[in-house]
Amino acid sequence: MLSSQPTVTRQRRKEARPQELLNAALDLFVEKGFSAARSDEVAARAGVSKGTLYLYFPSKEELFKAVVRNNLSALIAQGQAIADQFEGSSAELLRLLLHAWWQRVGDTPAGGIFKIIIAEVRNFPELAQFYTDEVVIPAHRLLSGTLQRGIDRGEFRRVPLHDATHVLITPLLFMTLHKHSIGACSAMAPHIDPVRLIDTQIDLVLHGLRAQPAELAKPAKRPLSATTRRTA
Amino acid sequence: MLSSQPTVTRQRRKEARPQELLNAALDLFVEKGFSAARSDEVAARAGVSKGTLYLYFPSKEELFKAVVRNNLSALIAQGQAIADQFEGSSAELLRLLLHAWWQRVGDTPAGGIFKIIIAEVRNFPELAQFYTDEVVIPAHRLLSGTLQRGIDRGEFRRVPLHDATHVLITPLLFMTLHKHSIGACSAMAPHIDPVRLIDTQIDLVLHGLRAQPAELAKPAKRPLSATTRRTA
Amino acid sequence: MLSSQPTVTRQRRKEARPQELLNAALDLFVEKGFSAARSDEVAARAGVSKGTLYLYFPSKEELFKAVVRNNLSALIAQGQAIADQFEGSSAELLRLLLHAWWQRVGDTPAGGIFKIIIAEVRNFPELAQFYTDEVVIPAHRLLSGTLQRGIDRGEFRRVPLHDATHVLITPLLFMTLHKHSIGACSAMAPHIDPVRLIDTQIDLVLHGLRAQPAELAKPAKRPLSATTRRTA
Amino acid sequence: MLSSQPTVTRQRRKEARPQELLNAALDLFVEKGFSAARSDEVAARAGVSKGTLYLYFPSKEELFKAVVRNNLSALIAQGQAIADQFEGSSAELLRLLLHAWWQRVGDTPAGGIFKIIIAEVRNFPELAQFYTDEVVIPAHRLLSGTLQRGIDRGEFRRVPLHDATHVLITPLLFMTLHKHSIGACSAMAPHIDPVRLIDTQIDLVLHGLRAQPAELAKPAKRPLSATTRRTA
DNA sequence: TATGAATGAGGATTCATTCAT
DNA sequence: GATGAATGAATCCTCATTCAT
Repeated sequence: MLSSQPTVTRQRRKEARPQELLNAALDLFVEKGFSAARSDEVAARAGVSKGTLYLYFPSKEELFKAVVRNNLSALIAQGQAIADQFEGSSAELLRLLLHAWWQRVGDTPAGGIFKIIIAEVRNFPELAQFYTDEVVIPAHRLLSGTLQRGIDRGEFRRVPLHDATHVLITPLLFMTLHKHSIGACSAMAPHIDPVRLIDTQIDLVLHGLRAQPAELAKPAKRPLSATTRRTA
Repeated sequence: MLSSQPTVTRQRRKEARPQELLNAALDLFVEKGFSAARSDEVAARAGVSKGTLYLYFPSKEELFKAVVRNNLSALIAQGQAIADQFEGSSAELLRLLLHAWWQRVGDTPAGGIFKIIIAEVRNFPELAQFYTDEVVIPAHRLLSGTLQRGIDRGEFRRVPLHDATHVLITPLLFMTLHKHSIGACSAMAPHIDPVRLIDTQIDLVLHGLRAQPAELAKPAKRPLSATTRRTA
Repeated sequence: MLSSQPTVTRQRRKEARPQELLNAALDLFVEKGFSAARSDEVAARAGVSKGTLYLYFPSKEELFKAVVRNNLSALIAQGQAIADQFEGSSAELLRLLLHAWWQRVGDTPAGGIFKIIIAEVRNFPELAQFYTDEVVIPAHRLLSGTLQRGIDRGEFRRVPLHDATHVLITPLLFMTLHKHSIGACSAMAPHIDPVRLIDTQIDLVLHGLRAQPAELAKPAKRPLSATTRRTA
Repeated sequence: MLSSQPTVTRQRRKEARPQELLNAALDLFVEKGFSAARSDEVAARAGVSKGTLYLYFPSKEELFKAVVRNNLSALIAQGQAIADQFEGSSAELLRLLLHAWWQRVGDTPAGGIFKIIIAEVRNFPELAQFYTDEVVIPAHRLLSGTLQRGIDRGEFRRVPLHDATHVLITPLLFMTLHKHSIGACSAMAPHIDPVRLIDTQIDLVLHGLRAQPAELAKPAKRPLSATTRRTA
């Protein structure tokens, strides 16, 4: 009757291995970069031997691709799902998406993947294609789709979709890059409060910088909330 | 006296060597990254032998630090000088600074240094301090000073200085990063037109995204250029 | 009694295992060589797991020795038996033996063992003795015995027995080696028709061996076949 | 004045390296086979470090190809040159070529290359093509050309050119294979006297090849010498 | 018995750095 | 000063063998 115990243990182990390895790999890749991370150390961090790593992933490059899929692909799909069923104002949706992005990606180890891509994609051309297909295009579609939604509903001006998307996501991406490069080296460089920055970013983009019109004077510093400015 | 001719030539050559090596190193480091760039190739590109490289720089790491010093320090001071003597509107100054940055840094090989820093600073910690002092802080001072100028002159709203600065510079930095990573890998990933993006960026930040007020109907001082409006 | 059915099946299976493994090993060893053949694949081809292989054979080397024993020992004895009871001319016997060798050894997977021996015996010295005793000496005895029979009966010239034996068997052995090496690599290298080559070989050797040169003018008992003459 | 000395030493060393490495590689490849030979050991045998080997040959496979070119290609060309300018009987030419082959190839370390090809070509398809082009085809052309010469001059019967060539060279090749496999493992297996075997081989084949059977009765056991049977 | 997950020694190749010339 | 031949530590990946289940 107890004989099932060991099988369960072994089984549980076997099923947990890939995720353990992926976690270890993500951490190490983010820390050192793809090339500089040694496969021995990935294995060691997951508590297994070098050989075991290759039991689950045929090469370091495939391991990296699995890390990307494991950490980014699903999240973008989730964001798309949120956007698809959202019923509030587009400004709200934008806020929601950017804050969600920060909480679930930018502020997690997964955010470090962007640094790796920036750093090494040029030396691994196959990864470039993979990353573009798997991450860049879906993520771009999500954000520009949201802008388009705002334009279609008369909430937003008719801005250049493409560039505006870039302007929208870039400060967040950069914050993540910063966190995993200079930001990781002691407490140098001006500190950034991510949540506040996202608000500033949305505020700037929505309201603009100009001092001018009357309307602008009134709203509170954090003017956006779920209940206000439904249709702007 | 006959011997002086060759000596002069050789002398000039000898004095030019370090700069030739630094140029070659910059190009190659940007192309491949610091770790992946081989010292043979740096030497080869500078037209000297591997041994000669080590005659001028005691190690690859020192060579890298020399490249950073050689390429970024002067540029920010130039920008600060422009700002200090500018007399037009702060919006104009902002436009001027961002476009100048793109022309003199972002769009030159020197812009590739940002990628290298992002990519590898964590593996070379002593570089972090140097880069923060030499680049991050002065550049931040320049931009936030310009925002402050606008606020002081009643041209801009009273936005969080720190974060707004970040929002301002980030799309440009990111464009540079993009150019040297995914952007360098064939025609994948959405193409970006730098000049148009800077305009969009300034337009968004100055005018905001909102469709609304009457003011928008009137042509703004610097309206979006014809190409910018086209998109949607 | 219901339990006996599965037991029998399992029993039969269990007894068949070693032979299935030996067959799989022979195929794979011939294909890739001893060292390059992976034990996983041997097991996989036999339809069992890697662990099971080691249940029956304590190491890859022992498996190899078992393969050699399993495939070559009986065949030479069969040839000897044929020779012992043969009553025709020695030329006919020679033809019979060489063609039989090709059909039963050279042209079967077992023929591939020669390649393995040639290739790797030097890295596995204990195999040399085994192979010499088990294969080389008995096979040599069979052929040189046949030559001796021809000489004793006045059918053949008195040639150096030892060397002539070598000359006799060598083209066939070589054909087998060829089949499993260069011959296995696409349609490169001149193609060889085995049966025709054996005829050519015997024709060449017999017309040199025959005691009565005069006889040559008359059509020989087994003249060259039409296809053989065609070439030139 | 003495400063030229060291340069000479260094220079001499550098020019000698490739050949030293090729010699070491040939020995080790023949001894262990291509796969089993470790590149460290090749280097060590040549008295240099692992890295130096890769300074001269970009990979183990290229090293092997260089070994083949260095040891076989030139020799075949020499044989062809001998044949092209030979003026004696074709029987003499055949004797000359086979004996030369044995002295310059079969009985030297270079002969071991055949073993390597037989053993491993199937695992290195690129080598198959290379070896076929570089060795098999030229060597085959040399021998079958000699047979054709004999036929054209009425010295030889009209035998199947292709197969007869095979029969001619095979015993010698096999002798070489034997020498580097079983023959290298103590003094087991029947010993073979190469020179005598070649004579037996030629004797057997010639007496089958000769156009005029009548003459056959007369000649001595070793009937061929440079001065006799000019035109057969 | 049978399995297959885990191991880790082993081997090809790279590249920063040294140093004799 | 220059050179570039030589070094050997470092790193990815393989695979025979073991052993818990």
